[in-house]
Amino acid sequence: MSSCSHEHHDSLHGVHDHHNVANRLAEAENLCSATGARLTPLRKEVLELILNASGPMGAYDLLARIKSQTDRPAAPPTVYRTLDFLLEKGLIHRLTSINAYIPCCHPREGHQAAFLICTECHMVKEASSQGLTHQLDQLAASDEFVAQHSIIEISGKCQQCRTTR
Amino acid sequence: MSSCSHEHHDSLHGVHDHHNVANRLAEAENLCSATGARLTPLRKEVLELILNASGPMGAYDLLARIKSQTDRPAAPPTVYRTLDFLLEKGLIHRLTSINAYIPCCHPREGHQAAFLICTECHMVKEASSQGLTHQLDQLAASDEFVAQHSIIEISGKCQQCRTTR
DNA sequence: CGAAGCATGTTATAATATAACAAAGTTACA
DNA sequence: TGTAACTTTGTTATATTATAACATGCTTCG
Repeated sequence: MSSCSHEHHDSLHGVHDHHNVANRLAEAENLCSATGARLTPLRKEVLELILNASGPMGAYDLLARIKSQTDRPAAPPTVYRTLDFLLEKGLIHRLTSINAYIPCCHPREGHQAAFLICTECHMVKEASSQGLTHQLDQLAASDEFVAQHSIIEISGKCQQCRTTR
Repeated sequence: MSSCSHEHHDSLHGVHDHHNVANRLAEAENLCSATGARLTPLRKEVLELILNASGPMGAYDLLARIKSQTDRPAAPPTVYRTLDFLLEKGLIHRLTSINAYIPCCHPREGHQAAFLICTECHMVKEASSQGLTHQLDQLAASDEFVAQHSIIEISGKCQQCRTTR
């Protein structure tokens, strides 16, 4: 199993994180140019906002940021279209249960991810489990069902929030 | 693994189904009275609408039915509050990915269910897999995460829709 | 009965998302 | 280079899903 967290704790941000964001933007560029897709300024800005966020961002959170942090005009379709692009390229994930978006940890894999969502600190941990994927495949196969998209989201309390007080 | 379908195919409805709905309403009555909950006329009507539906019902679909099939006044809170009750008692499930509701096949179990949702005919199959549940538990446990609610929804094409044309 | 709590009614509004069409930018190719 | 085709973004309007807040009515139980 592999996992990766998207969290709220300030301590994890700063230079290191900024460096990481730059890396991931560069990765995104590569991934796009490799597939003939265009990571336009708007798309890059939105991806950067999501990468820099300390937690999942809602579409309207992003909209507000775009309007306040750039001089670009923006309306809901601006955001939703951009999110659609980023989702399609596997650069971000949508958390259906909370209508919010987070970066994808492993944009290249096209992997089946499960998410642990803390209802208290809003941290999200992305996990890929071979076993889980296998079980899902089994479930679909036993029904001769051809899966297009799967959602696995677990809400609860993370270790931090349970122990600190 | 056990499973149960909620579907659109007319052939599966009729007397048999009607009989089944009556049974399930009776079960619901029992379950409620056993826990001191009140299955009021409104709640029963909504549950009946969901049981009789040929597929997942949205909140506003239900609202329209309530207004057209009863002389009861109804507004969005009427529906959402009732759905909250039915969800809490485990009598129905919410399909987060399509914002819709279906009856629970096994109201008593309080089981962890996964759903196969056909994007074509809108049939939904509810499946309980011991293996899948185990994998989920593992995933959460490996992170010392305490799960409150889990969502597993698989969208795709059912066997019927792939084979009939 | 009458108070407390639960359930429903009612109005208003919040939050999330899409439709439809216009304008601007980019690409490909004659 | 010019221009047609296509993609991206802008813009306005509206659809869809959900909740807040408070009023009224119903049930229970001492």
